[in-house]
Amino acid sequence: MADDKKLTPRAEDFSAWYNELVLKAELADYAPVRGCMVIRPAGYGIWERMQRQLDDMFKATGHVNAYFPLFIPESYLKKEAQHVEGFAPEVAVVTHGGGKQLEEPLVVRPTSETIIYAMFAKWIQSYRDLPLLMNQWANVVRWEMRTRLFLRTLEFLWQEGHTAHATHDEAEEEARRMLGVYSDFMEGYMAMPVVTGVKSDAEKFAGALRTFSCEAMMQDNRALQAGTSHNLGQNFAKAFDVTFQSEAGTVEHVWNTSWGVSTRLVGGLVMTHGDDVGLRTPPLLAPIEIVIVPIWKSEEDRGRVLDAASRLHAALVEWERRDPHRLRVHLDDRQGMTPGAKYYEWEMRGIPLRIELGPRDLDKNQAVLVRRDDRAKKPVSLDTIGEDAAELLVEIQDAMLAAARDRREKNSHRGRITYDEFRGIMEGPGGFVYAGWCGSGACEAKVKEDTKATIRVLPDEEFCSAEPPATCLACGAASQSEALWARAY
RNA sequence: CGGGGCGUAGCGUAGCCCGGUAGCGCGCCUGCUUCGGGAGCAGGAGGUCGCUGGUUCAAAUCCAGUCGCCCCGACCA
Repeated sequence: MADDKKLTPRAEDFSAWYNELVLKAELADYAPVRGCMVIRPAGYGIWERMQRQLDDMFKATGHVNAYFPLFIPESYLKKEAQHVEGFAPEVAVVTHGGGKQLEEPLVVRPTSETIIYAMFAKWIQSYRDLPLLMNQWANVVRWEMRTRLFLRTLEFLWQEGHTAHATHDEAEEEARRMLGVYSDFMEGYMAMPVVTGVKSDAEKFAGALRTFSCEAMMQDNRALQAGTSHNLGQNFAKAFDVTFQSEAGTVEHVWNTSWGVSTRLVGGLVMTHGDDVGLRTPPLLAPIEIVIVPIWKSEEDRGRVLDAASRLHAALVEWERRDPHRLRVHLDDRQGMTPGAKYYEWEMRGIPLRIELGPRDLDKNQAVLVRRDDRAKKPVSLDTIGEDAAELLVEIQDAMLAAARDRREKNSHRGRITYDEFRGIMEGPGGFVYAGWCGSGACEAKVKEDTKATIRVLPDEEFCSAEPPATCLACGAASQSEALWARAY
C-alpha cells in the first residue's frame, strides 16, 4: 500500500531499482565491512542451483573438483609479470598471524592460477599425466574501489577451472569448450542470451594469451561480462616450471587454461529478468518453482482449503517429471496474512508459478495457475494440475529467454554507423554496436575516453554481421575485425 | 582517491534554519473481527538521535573534528 513497499521503477533509476530489488527480495544484505555482502537464503538458493548445474556440466566434460588454499605466498603472485601487474593493486595481504609478523606475507587469493600451477608442477611429469582437468569452488577477494551487490564485492564466490595440456591447440580447444559450456548454461538455464567471442588485448586476463568471454545485455542496455575462459598459453607453465616429458622424450612446458563464473551471475539474472514488481527467476534456477497460496473466508472454509492445499502440495511434490526431477513446491500456509500480501511477497521473490486455491476453486475441482513472467492467470483441473504446471514451467523458461533475446536484438545496432551516431547511442539509450575496428589499441582507448564504451568481444562468427563492417569505428581505416562495442558493468 | 548524498526504533522518515517533553508511517507483540491482489479496530513493546570534543543552565538541533554507508566517476569478475 505504502510507496516504500514498491520498487523504484527501472525507467526512473535503474541502479536504485537494482539495489532495492536485491534487498527486498532478500537475495542479499550489506555486511558490516564496506563492499562485503551477506548472501541470504533466497539468493544463495539460486546460486546453489547454478552451482549444481554447472558442476554437472563440468563433470560431463571430464573435470574433477579439488580445493586449494585461500592463502598464497606473496612471492608466487609475482612470478608471472603480467599477472602481478594486473592483480597487485587489488590484493588483500596478510602480514600477521598468531600475533606475530609473518616472514613472508600471504596474499588472500584474488584468483588461484599461481598456487594451482605451483602444485601442477609437482604432479605432472609425463605426457601421460595430461590433460589435467580440474575445477574448484571457492571464494576470492579483490579489493575493489567501488562495489555493487553481487556485481562487484570485495569477496565473492565462484568456480575456477584450471587445466594443463600438451599442446597449444588442445588448450585452445579446452578454453573454447568451456566457453561453450558457459554459453549453454546462460542461455539454457539462466534464460540470458550471450554473445561470445575473444577479448581485445586491452581487455584480456592478466597473464593470458587469449581471453574468451560471454557478454550479456542488461535491461539498461549495458553489457555484463558473465563468464570468461582463458587460454593461458605457457605463461604460467614457464613461471612455475610446469613441465612434462613428451612421447618423443623432450621436456616441454604445459599449456594451461583457466575459466570462471561467479555469484555475479545472480546479479546478471536480476538485471536480465527483473521487472518493476520484483525478481523473475527462470524456473530451472528457482529454488521454489511453485508456491501454493490457499484462500479462505470462513473458519469452515479454512479447514477444507488448507486440507486440500496440503494434499495438492503432497501430490505435486510426488509428481514424476522427466526433467529436471521433482517439482519444487512450497505451500504458504501462514495464518494472519491475506492472500494479496502473499502474492506481492512471492512476486518480489520471483517465484515463477503461483497456484491459488480457494473455496470457489475447490467447488469446481480446480486451482488457478498464475505465471510470474506475464502474470497471466489460468484455471486448471486438480486432476491434471501437475502436468499443466510442469508444462507451464517449461513455457515460462522458454518465454523468458525469447523475451531477453528480443530485447537484446532491439537494442543492438549493425551496419554503417558514423562516430557521431555511435556517440549518440552510447550517451543516450545505450546498447550493443557491431562496428569495425582497425585493431589498434589507440582507437580502442580513444573510444573509451570519448564514450566510456569498450570492445566487449570480437564476436564469434555466428554473431557477426552478414556484411562485415568495412572501416574502423574510430579512425576510419580499413577494419581488421568486427567488434562489439558497449558500455559495461 | 575526486564529486554528491545520508547517518534519529527492525525499515522508511519528521524534527535541525529559530537549542527546552524525541514524533509519524510500515513492521513487531496481544486480543477480536478478517482473508479471491499489500485487512480493520483496540491495546502494547521498542530510542546512548553514528562517534568524540566544544559552546550553553540546557544540544538530535549550534561549532569543530572524526567514523561509516550509499550514489556518480577513475579501477575491475
